[in-house]
Amino acid sequence: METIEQGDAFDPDCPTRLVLDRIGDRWTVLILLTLRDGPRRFTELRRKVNGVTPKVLTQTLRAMERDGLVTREVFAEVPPRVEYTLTALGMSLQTPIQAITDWAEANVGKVMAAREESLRA
Amino acid sequence: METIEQGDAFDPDCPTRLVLDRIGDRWTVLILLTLRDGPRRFTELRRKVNGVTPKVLTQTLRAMERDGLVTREVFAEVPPRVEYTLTALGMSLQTPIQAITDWAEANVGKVMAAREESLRA
DNA sequence: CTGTATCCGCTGCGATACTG
DNA sequence: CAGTATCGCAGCGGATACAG
Repeated sequence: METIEQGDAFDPDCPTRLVLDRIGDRWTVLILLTLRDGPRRFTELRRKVNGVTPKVLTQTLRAMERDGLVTREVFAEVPPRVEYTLTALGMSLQTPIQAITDWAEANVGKVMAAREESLRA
Repeated sequence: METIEQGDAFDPDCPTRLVLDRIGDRWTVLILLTLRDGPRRFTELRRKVNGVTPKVLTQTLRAMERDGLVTREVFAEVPPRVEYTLTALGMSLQTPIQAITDWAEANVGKVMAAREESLRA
């Protein structure tokens, strides 16, 4: 167990890459944000997460479940009800995710400005 | 201009999505981390960022340049030298990025454990 | 050294339809 | 309501070769 210099993210098998790949996909972060305030049902997620298809939503949720970020609870009712809830691990991801989204909202103006600029160059 | 509830990231045209898409790609974050400690040359990046091809490295750097995250400086020398440097904007992205990578290194064990667990279920 | 040019495979994501 | 089943494609990223 040696100290890591500044990030072993450069190894394809490293932890950072693992997480990066997960938040890199189109929907995980959005679902994380939606689940922050409490459990949500499948259809609630589908509505809130604008435009995701059921197939992809299921895929993403299953992946998150496998990684221990959410739990899936099925209620034996008619009509069926399924609730997705953030685990403690999923909760703990909120903080760094929030840091990113905060940065985004604070700096998107500069990014757009830089983009405009490069167009006129 | 109204206050936004918890995140407008759900709009495909929103700022958060913009940034999410950018850090979602395979190399941007790695380059950001590599550039943290100072300017780097093309080949240095290529070596440090394990296994990226020149085409993709150029693509990524160009995109980062357009978005105002890095500057590209060409030195009229033989052999040619090109240095990439983080802008203030790029620098400011370090903090949230770091939050993510820190989380990753701290929690990758739990994620892996959850994965193992789901395999045996 | 710092790229560009071409080709191509993979897979993430979407559209649509159907089921317990 | 909460998914599954198929089909399809567009685009990212990789391999390889070449150029200024």
